[in-house]
Amino acid sequence: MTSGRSSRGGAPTTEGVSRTASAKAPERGIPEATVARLPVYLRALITLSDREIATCSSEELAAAAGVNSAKLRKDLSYLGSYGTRGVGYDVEYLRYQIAREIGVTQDWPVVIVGIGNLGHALANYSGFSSRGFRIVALLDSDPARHGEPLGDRFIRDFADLETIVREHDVAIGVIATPAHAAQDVCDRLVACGVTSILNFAPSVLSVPEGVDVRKVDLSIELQILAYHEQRKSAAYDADALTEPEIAAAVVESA
Amino acid sequence: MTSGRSSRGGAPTTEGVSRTASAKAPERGIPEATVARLPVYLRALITLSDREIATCSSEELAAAAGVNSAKLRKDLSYLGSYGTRGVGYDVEYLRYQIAREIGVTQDWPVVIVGIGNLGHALANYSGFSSRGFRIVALLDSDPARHGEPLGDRFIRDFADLETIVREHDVAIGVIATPAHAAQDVCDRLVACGVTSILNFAPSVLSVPEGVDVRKVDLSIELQILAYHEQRKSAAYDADALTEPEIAAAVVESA
DNA sequence: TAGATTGTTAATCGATTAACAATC
DNA sequence: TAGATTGTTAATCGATTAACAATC
Repeated sequence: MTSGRSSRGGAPTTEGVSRTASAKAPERGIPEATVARLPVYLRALITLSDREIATCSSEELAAAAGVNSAKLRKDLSYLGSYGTRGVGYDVEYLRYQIAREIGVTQDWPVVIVGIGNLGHALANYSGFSSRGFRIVALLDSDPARHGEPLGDRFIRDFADLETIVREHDVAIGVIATPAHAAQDVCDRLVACGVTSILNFAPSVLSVPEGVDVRKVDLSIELQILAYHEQRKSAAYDADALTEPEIAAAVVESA
Repeated sequence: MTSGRSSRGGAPTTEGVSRTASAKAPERGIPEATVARLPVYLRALITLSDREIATCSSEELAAAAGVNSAKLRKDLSYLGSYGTRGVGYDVEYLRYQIAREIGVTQDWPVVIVGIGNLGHALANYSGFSSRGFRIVALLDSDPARHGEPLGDRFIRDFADLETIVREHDVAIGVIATPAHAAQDVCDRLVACGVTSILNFAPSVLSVPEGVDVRKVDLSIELQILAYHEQRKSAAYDADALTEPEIAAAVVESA
């Protein structure tokens, strides 16, 4: 079955057609690296907005976002020309434009599957709701957990998935189950019409064409840090030394 | 002050010196993209190992890791030649070599700061301890939480940070506080000698040269999914159409 | 030897960055 | 007009990938 996703799409408009067909830059195909930074810029703009800063330069916004300003300007140029030369960017205007581009000006119903420790943390995470993500169900296959209150919802049976997805037109699912259950849960989500999955389980999911999976793996992040940490600690290991350092080390150990 | 990190480094050895100085490939400077995938390969190898599979081809391992096999072989080539042409890789041997390269054959004492929902989840996460990460302290600045048992530890005062870091020679810290506290916590960690930080707070941290920060941001991952989801839903939006699709849409709406 | 599979090459692709012309 | 800052260009850098020679 397919989900009711079509309700999100608009009908083709003449403006749209002429814009796409025009000789002007197509505004399409934003690079993945840029897409991944747009939410970072959005967050930085929200911070500036909260401080009631009306205008900022690319230099200031880049600093707030933790990137270099050339990269920021290049990224923004894929969206359009939303700045004013000699002046900078209007914080509210740019904030809206980026939010619209990402899609967080609309409402995204989300289901979370697997309500262990991590699922609890996700259910209580305020960063979701503040960005258009609305948790419509917390699902777990363990009957002992059904009915348990969590945030402003109750934990429900994973068997209710299809009903819930259809009822709320859910496009995004979050998997926070143990690794061994993740692929099954994923298959069920996909079968119900969910086409975007955020996977916290430490397993590789296989999905059909057209379904996006993003993975967050806590232990992998820590291992990447360990790799670099090991090399810092190894500053006195000869393996890691540059020629002059070797000379110094050899003298030292003599 | 500096931490006691030096205890981790070995003394320079003649083998080490000659290896570095030799004409052979330096084995150094593994690309970041490769480093980020090594833990993924390690996990895949552990899975194969658990299934008592002794040998695998690059094709098989790549499938288990969710990457293409050319990329896998290229990545492994930075570590050395651990495979056998015509045969494949010995699972246990490659597993050990990758673990050693990442640094997870050693013990990494870790502190977690900020024991809210997420901190609880992290404290209970089994994926850490199974990869050499040992949680030596759970710290929170809220006195009401001090002494609360969690996993096999008790929540302690953040003020004890320096003592703990020195005592256990902690190099890695995890920040799971609210955004407004993150930079302060980060500064304190750095001041104690922590040189690797995993940041779950939604804020940009500034750290001195030599300190690594990695960021995990749940809401950003979800926003990236939303961006792509929006474009899927917009399949009937003229903006997103290619030339032939525009023609079709125009006909359809006529 | 024949078949299989690695390790490496080289071409391609995408991302980053500095520099600066355009323009407020 | 002079100063500031964007948006864009072009050069550089790094990552990916297919293809295949090396070799088990």
